Amino acid sequence: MTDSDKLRYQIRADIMKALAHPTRLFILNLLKDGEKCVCEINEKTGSDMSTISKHLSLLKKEGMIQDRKQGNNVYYRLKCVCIEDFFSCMEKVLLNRASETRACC
Amino acid sequence: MTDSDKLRYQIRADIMKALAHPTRLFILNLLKDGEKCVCEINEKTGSDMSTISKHLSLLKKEGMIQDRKQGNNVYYRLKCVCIEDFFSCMEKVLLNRASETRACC
DNA sequence: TTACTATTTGACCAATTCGCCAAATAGTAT
DNA sequence: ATACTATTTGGCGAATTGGTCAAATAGTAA
Repeated sequence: MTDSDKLRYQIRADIMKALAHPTRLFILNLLKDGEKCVCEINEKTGSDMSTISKHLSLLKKEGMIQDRKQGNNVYYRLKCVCIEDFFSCMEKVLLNRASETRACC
Repeated sequence: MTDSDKLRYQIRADIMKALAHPTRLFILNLLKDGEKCVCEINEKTGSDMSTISKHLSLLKKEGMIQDRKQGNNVYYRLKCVCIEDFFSCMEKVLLNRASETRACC
């Protein structure tokens, strides 16, 4: 691996890291249905508010979501519809794992 | 999040975790071109053999790759072509991030 | 059998990630 | 101005992950 490869793959790994947490996947799935306020997200996950806030800030940093402030509330939305592609990719891997055949998709 | 949601998203997060490392992404990319021996993978990454072996075993555990032993060598291959989808998803996110527009893909 | 090669595994330490708590910030309302 | 609400940030300890070394394993060759 050259140094340029290292950087290239590190950037991509950071994107995958942002997806590598159950709560963050849950949040992204919530946002597929449209913009949500932090308090709504918090309510549906049942985690501590500060924990959710940190998950949101990581997702934002990695370019998965965008935010908008209105009054006391902050609303988050997917930045890119293509994020749903990740979910369909995951489902394929799971299906493949279940069937244990090589010709899968 | 219900308990069943938790399990469901944990399983998916584990798949993403397997992809959340630059060396593992590099390995998967290598295997796109076909089966490779551990020694070949090791040579191209330049990491310690035991480190590579652990990366391979994680990728195998998560259902991304399969192995085959022949003589002294172990050959690994992608278990599912759809893994390439993850790469194209990542490229879309990167493009989107670069353009900073919402209508991306 | 012994020696050799390729790969995996276990132990250990360093670095990172996670979640909780308390404090800080930014906006609204009185 | 003060009080209140929503959200973010910083600190800290626990848990997980990553890399290195040495030892173990499995196969081949002599």
